[in-house]
Amino acid sequence: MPELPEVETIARQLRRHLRGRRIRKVTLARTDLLPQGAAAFRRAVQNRRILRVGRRGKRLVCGLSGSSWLVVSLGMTGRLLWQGDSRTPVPLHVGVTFHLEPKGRLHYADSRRFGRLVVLGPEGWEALRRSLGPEPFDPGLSGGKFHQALSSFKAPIWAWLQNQHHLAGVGNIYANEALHRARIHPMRPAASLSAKDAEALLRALRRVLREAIQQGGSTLRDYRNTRGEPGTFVRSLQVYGRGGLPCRRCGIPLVRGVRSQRSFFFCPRCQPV
DNA sequence: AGTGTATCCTGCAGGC
DNA sequence: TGCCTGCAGGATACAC
Repeated sequence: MPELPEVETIARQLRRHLRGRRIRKVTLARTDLLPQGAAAFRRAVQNRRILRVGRRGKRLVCGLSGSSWLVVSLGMTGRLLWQGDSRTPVPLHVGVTFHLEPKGRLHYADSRRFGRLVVLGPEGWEALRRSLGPEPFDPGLSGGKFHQALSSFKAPIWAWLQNQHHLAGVGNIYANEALHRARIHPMRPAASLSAKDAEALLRALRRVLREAIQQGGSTLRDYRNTRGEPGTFVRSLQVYGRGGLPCRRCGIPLVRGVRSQRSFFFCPRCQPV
């Protein structure tokens, strides 16, 4: 669910609350969220200090004392909710709660439980970083490099964009939105994009991600920031979830297609094959 | 190696 | 009102 703009919003909010605090204890209600097991997870976070809070792709990352990294993947419905004092109500579907010192609690809530929380050592963290593609805002990612990266894949550009090994942080919403803004049909083979297409797509992607971050992300249904509030970028969406509705650019009905049991959206006039 | 598919799980909306 | 079906922002294991 949450893609780069949503996780970036969460990271910016949490940084203020978490940096410098110590994890006094954790409450583990849903251990299926913890691939390393409850005991190992508890051991890995308890009494660690949170030194930094950031994001890599769609994952929220906290640097802990002792050179380890807490990595949170939100899956489809994961939320990180800050509880500053005991008067704030405890949210639904809480799986993990971090009790912090001097004060505050951080809840991980997730109704579908596709999310995962894991603590990695330096080598595990390095392996994860290497396995992910570049950040869309990486200044080293030029139009030419992006075009080169596409050139050996005949899969649809829509699917390519969502593969985290190719590019980190893009999911279904922003893949569709960027393709519409760049006027590229989502089913075109990635390798069929010209240098000019690739450059336009990278520019559109950066623009839509930047705007979405400014709006606090997109809330279709489940996404909430750390205060439990929705993001407002849905009103700026041009195609995602708008099958049958008129294209905001040319007015003809947008089309919803299905591939691998996932929906994609495009304008047949603005995005010719 | 790249590509497509099924699957994990719950909740909600829409049709009847 | 209630039952059924389809659908959902992700990621991975698998078969070809």
